[in-house]
Amino acid sequence: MERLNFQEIEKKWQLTFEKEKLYNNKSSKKFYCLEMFPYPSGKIHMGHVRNYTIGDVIARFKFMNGYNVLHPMGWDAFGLPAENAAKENNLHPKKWTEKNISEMKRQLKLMGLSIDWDLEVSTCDEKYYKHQQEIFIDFYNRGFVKRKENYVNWDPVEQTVLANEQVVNGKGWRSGAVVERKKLSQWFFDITKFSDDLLEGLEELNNWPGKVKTMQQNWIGKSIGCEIEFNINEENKKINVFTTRPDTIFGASFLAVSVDHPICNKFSKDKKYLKFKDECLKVGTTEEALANAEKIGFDTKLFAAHPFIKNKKLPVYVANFILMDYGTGAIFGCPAHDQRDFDFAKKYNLDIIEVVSENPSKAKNFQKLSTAYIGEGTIVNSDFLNGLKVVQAKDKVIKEIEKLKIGKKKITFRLKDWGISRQRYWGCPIPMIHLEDGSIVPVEKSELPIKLPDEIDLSQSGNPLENHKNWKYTVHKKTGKPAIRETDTLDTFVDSSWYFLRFCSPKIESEPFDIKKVNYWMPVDQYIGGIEHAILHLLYSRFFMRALKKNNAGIKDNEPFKGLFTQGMVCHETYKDKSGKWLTPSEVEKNSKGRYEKISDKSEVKVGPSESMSKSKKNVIDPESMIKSYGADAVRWFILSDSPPEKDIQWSNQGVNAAYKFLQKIYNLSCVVKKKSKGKGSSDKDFNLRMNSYVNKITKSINNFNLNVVVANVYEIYNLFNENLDKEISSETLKKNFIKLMKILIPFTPHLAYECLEMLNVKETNNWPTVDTKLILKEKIKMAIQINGKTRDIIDIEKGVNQISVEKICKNNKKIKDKITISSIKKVIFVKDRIINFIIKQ
RNA sequence: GGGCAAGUGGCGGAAUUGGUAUACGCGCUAGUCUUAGGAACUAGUGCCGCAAGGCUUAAGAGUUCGAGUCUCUUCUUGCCCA
Repeated sequence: MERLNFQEIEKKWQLTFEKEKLYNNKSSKKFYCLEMFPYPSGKIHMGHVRNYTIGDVIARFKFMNGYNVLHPMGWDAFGLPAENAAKENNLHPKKWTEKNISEMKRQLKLMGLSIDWDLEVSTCDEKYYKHQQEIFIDFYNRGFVKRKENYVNWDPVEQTVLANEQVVNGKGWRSGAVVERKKLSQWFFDITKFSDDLLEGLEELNNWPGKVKTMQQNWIGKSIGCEIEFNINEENKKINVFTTRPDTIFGASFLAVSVDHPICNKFSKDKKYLKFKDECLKVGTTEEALANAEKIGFDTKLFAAHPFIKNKKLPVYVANFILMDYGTGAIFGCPAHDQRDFDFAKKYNLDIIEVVSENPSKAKNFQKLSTAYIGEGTIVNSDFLNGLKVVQAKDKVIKEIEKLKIGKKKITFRLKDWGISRQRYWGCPIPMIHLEDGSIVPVEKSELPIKLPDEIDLSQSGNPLENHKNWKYTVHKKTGKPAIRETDTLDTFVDSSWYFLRFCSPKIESEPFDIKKVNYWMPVDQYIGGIEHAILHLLYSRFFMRALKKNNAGIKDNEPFKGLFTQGMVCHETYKDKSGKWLTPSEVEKNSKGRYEKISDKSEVKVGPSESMSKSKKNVIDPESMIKSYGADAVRWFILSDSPPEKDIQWSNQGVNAAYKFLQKIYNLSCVVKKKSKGKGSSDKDFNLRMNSYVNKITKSINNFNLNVVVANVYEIYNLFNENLDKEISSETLKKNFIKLMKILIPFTPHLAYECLEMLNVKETNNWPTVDTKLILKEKIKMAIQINGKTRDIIDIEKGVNQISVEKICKNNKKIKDKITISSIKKVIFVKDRIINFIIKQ
């Protein structure tokens, strides 16, 4: 058997990939293939390998099908880990990041990806963030940027604001410190202006997974409700309440307002109230935190008049589960039909009145129950709403409220404005300055970029730029007066919200992007990345596209990503030793009895379930060491072979070894094909037919992302070759079809495929094998013969044979003929090219 | 608690969308061969049965000539939201 030195050929072909522009198809059809760019954390991991292998298959496949392909790569290079690493290793974040980028770039090149590295972009490069600052100023001038006081999740250890998803069980995801609510002046993007548009835009995204669309839909959370004014008796004031359940108005038993509600101003010196307010701030801002926190209230001793029930007075509480930035910061509580209201009512002994009933003839005793009823039902105990269904009651009561002029229908969204301020060093500086008179203005565009200072002290807590000895002091260019720079930097999600536009013209200095290039390449035809970005990154990018379009009428697209594919995670078994310490797979070995043991001392190892690879559980396989031992092609082949790309995959050494062995066999086959002497060619016709059918199947499968099925089909093709080598097949046919197989393999195992093609003196390598549709019609098929729905035999016939002919064949079939005498047949079901089914008397 | 997925051999998984269930790979069993290798090749491998044959896609029911696929009920797992 001929052996392939993969290290040699991989090095050789990688040089070629880099030298030759693979994608220079002058065709007018374009294809923008993009994988989510990585955070330069140090080394690539298997997740990257999977992501970029899938992307490479698509990019190479589209190129071979005549598309002009854009396939760039860059670095999501700002972010907190660089600062943490800087503290630990006394290495500047910039140095650390640059080192990681060059290391990871080297590793990515080992994979043989068809990336155009001339387009490389790094978000921490001032040539990149200069334009981001420009976009920020444009957005500011357009009114898409706001500054407002807001409660934030404050991590007291990290001394920074955390996004909601960085708060896990009320604690900072990194520090583990209990998160506090703190009021800060922050910068926001006015993403809520686009709520409806972002929601409606989802409908046209036919090439997105339904799951992701549903998640975005829920995140935007459009709900129809109404505002109702309640008169407050003593004060001659009103409280405006927002509710999505106006149908339950007759079940109202109290009003609750946020601690920041204007009505609370009168308590600003009340010690009891202030103590209560402190308590409220200890709860995080997530909906989950609010739902799980114990419901507490402060009795204002005020009463609100019920709008429909004369003389009914509802006590007014300040409650910890009401937020000022949702609705109006005030609600009416209907304990029977809202769990939070229910918990609250139980605690403060308030009425629980049933107004929505599953079974109107049988009243529920909520005092004895522990949960509210939030389902569908018929309205009861509700005057003019009685007997209606929930939806009808909503309509009717809103009309009544509008008639009485005490409120109006209102649509609200769960989506909140995007807080973009971060009190960190390693991010894009916000190009704003604070003047002495308290006003805040953008810097002149000519001053951009506002660069980060190179010297920085990260050892202190707090905002490093704020603490810097002179960076923040500047002058206002127009007036020459002293000014102070904004010391917050931008959330790194801003960096990744437009990088796909920069890739279209990454070198342009005068503007963030060349509009002509953008309108040629955009939208991204296929975006590929992890499901973990299903909501935020994708939503923010969609917002950016819309906001940029409003700012630049030349942009034609609303949606940045026409097609989206979310790949599954790479998993591995977890191992623990006797003392419960995690072990890496390289510390563990299978012994002769098939049990796992620790290599160092032969002690027993506990095998845990297969989980997503993570450093903390040590179940990590290093891609580079795999590439070193098996080759990039084998690693690529294996990671595509075992599971559908959208599902999780189990990494297995047996699997990658099998991939390696198979590729060696392909190489060996290539040598055999080269040496093959002329055969008679009696099996040529059938061979061509079957190969043509495989090309057809595989082409379809790639378009559907069924890459694991392609791998299986390639194994079948190999078996087909193997079976035919001994038969009378002509060397021409064998070679011609082997070349087709190699072309199919180019997107999957490019080094091997190009090597074999070179060996066979094939010059034309960049065309995908064509399918002969006429040959497809000539294929033989297997037809099942059934009696009463049970398969009794399978016959080989030509495609398109009609029922009469098939019946004739069956009547001569040994296994069948006795059972289907003319008198016994009741009915015959015939499906062309599929089955024939005789229904006979039993 | 709500929503959405999913459940097929010892394992990863196929199945032209209602038409041959278990393709392909791993593993396992037996054998062949050798320059003993990270081998290669040949045959076998869902279950029961000597066989004919019967049974089988989490469990149960239903629709249908025909169900892994559609409908209902139950169970289990995963993800998202609360």
